[in-house]
Amino acid sequence: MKNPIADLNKIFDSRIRLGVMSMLVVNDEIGFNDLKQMLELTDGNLASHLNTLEQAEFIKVHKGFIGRKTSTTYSITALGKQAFKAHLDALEKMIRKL
Amino acid sequence: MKNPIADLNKIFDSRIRLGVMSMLVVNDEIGFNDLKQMLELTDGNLASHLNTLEQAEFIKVHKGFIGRKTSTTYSITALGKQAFKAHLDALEKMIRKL
DNA sequence: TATTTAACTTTGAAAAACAAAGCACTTTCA
DNA sequence: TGAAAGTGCTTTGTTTTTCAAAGTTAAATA
Repeated sequence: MKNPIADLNKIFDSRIRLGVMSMLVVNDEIGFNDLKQMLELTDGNLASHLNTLEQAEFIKVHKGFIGRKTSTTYSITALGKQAFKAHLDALEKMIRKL
Repeated sequence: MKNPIADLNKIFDSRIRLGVMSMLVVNDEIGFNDLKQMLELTDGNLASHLNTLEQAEFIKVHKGFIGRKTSTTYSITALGKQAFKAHLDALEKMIRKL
């Protein structure tokens, strides 16, 4: 038999990064503050997890404006979509013995 | 909208504990060494994760013998089954927007 | 008797998570 | 106009978690 956890992506071990990705899969763009409120995080904590996802090139940042107010939004990349899907597949394979 | 990660169980954030549980859901009993080999872990690492699961009363230990050789096996408890299912449900709810 | 195996525990180091504070900039409010 | 508040971070430092390695006890085997 094969190691059932070997195909899980380390980056998605974190519930927060998992949450961010799951939100970005269904929303084209989400703002920093929306993420912060949805996931109930402090600025610093969210920012560092977003940074991890960005380093991995799983998400992309868009710095723009709403009117004249700065607004930072995030979206998922093709690579991110793929990696997330692979992770979910691995998860499913692991537990679909149920 | 509701925080999508709030219902995930902290104990199952760990891929190792997730792996142990997923194996114990389908196998009535698994030995220490089998788990160790399947998940490719060192003794100490596995033992400490098993300990966490035991503290939570999600698994039960059985110390027995095979012939005269000691043999420790683990099985899932009713509480563990329930908690694991709840976690999977939360995961599914989170990602089944896909 | 010496070595090996099983199943740990202990120790200590490295990594990760996190909150809080600070910061630069802008906008809104009194 | 000046003060307060919001946005999106970065920095700092603490706490938590993870993990490997080594030590341990007891039994089995060579």
